[in-house]
Amino acid sequence: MNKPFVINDRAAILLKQLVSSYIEDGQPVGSKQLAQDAGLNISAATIRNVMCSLEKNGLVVAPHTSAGRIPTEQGLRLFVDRLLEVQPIDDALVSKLQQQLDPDMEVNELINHASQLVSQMTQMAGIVSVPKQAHATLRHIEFLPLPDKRILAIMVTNEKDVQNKVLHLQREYSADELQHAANYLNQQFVGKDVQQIRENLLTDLDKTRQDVDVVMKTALEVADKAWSDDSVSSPDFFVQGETNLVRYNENTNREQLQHLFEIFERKREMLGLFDRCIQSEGVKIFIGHEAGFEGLGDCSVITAPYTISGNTVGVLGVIGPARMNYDRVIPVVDITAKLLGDALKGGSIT
Amino acid sequence: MNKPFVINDRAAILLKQLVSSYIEDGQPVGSKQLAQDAGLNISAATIRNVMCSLEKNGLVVAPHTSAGRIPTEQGLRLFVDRLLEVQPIDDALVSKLQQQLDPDMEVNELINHASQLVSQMTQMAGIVSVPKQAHATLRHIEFLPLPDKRILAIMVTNEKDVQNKVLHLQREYSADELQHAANYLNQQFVGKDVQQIRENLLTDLDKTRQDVDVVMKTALEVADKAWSDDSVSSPDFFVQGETNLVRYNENTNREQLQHLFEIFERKREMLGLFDRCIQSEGVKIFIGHEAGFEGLGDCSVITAPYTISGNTVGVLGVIGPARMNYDRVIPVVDITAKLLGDALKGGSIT
DNA sequence: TTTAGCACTCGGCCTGTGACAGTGCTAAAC
DNA sequence: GTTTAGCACTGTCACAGGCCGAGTGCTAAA
Repeated sequence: MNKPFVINDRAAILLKQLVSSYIEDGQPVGSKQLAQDAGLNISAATIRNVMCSLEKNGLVVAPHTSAGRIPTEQGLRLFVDRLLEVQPIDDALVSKLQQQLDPDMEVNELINHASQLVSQMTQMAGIVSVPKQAHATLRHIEFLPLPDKRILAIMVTNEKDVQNKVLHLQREYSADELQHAANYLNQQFVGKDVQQIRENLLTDLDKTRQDVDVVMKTALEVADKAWSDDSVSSPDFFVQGETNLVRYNENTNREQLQHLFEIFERKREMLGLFDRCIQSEGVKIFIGHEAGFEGLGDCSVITAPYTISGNTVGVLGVIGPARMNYDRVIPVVDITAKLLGDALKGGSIT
Repeated sequence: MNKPFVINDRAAILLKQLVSSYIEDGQPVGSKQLAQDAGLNISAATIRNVMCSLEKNGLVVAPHTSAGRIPTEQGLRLFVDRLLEVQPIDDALVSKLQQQLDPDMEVNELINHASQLVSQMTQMAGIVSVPKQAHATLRHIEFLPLPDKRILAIMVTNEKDVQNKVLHLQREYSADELQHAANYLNQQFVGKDVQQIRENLLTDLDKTRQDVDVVMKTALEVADKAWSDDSVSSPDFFVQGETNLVRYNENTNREQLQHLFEIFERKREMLGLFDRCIQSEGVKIFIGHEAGFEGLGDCSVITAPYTISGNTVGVLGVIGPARMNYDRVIPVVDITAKLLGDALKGGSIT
């Protein structure tokens, strides 16, 4: 099954034309129409012969005896792998996108915006995973007292990402105490990797258990709490424009549509797919079941990882019908991912 | 048209039963079925007579000659106004909700969560408008220098809401300068109303144009920029679960569905509706076209304002099919709005 | 005022039919 | 050997006709 099909030039041209027609209007393509459009000066009968062999190879199927052919998933796969010519991207569009992705925006806002942009441009659903904060460095930390033994911790990383969290503590702390604690942490740890700081803190807490001045104890206690588990557990994805999918698949009934949306709500399932993408470079394309989960029957997923200074930190993608305009969508995903990376890098010292 | 219909007891019971049946399965209700379900010991023929007069009053219609009746918008309106008995809310549910709406969460997170909760519970679309920050008081302000004449401004209001923004300035400022500026602002304005501060600043800027020490000038300049227009322009609504709407209206075709979703994307249009709700107390119900915009044909909107210490600051609501379980949905919206208000108040000094 | 009975109407379902599109196959032509 | 024209075949779609059942409005009797 996995052997590379030997497909001669003429068959390739015909398959390409067939896929294009199918993408255009979603209808099965007949031999006559193909004869006209392909511009090969061969008769419909000849094309029927070619179609026969393509069908034997599993690249096209006929929904029923007297319908034209539509490409199979393998046919589409071959199309995007070997026959597709992606359209060059418009420079005007690039600079327009660049404007939209303002490096001064908050990280989450930026991600959300990117997802929205890619959804608007492709008229499909846009998905962007939030960037891994693996190598975030601490810029500044601050604590404000609240009533009822609570404090508000504000943490600035990488110069742009501001996180804040309410912490419940054992006792009341005065503004002064908190100020000192913050000062201590800032002096000690600014510019260091957040992960590393957390590890250091844990050992420090043990080491200095007996003899510490109050300031340091407070600092460590509070900071440890601020960094514990769930402070990073914001939503894993930003999805935008999933409602665009209603407009496609005119033959899809409500149940399928509903099933599709349920997949979006259980975002977890997409995690696996996106994890696979984050490791490889460049645009990846999943056609139909290649995406790995049922219910996405006639859908394709196109993804591209985005990087900050060379490190891949997240994945941007779109989900749409399998019969999408790959030549238009692929460069859009590609360039948006690049620009998103640039914008994210924009505010940070590298 | 607007006169209150005189509707006798029996007719009321029948209308109530009819609406209930219709809400249950969405099918037109015939006289025979109604005779069984209403428990009135009257024959189908009698019911037909009653139906006739209800139809004359515009409370029910028959989709075609030999179908049963379905309630009109006016029929539903009369039902919710006079016949509906809302179910008492389950205490267990209340405390479960209360847990979910943790006062320590960020404001936006809280709003989003509320919208999600209400959507899950009702299996419809949940909408929550972000609270007006009209009476926010300044808690703390801070500036961090960034490269390229930029600074990061962090502003804490009402003890919970942390806003941050990147500002482009005329020249580089040192960390010290910024520290002094922040100190000045904190000393001067902490505890004051944000709106008021902004007004003060504007006049101050004029008054002290000639002779100012650099600190104050910086402070005012930066702060003014931080508060200028768009710093408050986060999204106006959080919508969740709009995809739930796919499951209803089995007779609705794709186009209507698409149209409905387009309304969601142009959130602006909902603004008017929500503005109307924010002024009145308690749960409001809009049936069909009462909501005021086309495309929401067979939908109803249920809203309730939520308050912080007695001041209405936003509106929470759901959108679903007109044939929704009003008795179940209304208390859910009501209680969630109350709890949301409580949670928002939770962290702030009042 | 209520009820039983009856004629009537209309949507849903099945069936049959004809038009149509596109196929596979075969035999002739290049 | 490859290409093409011709032909029979097969399935979809749209439309019309017929039947059934559900539910109605009306009338006359209880």
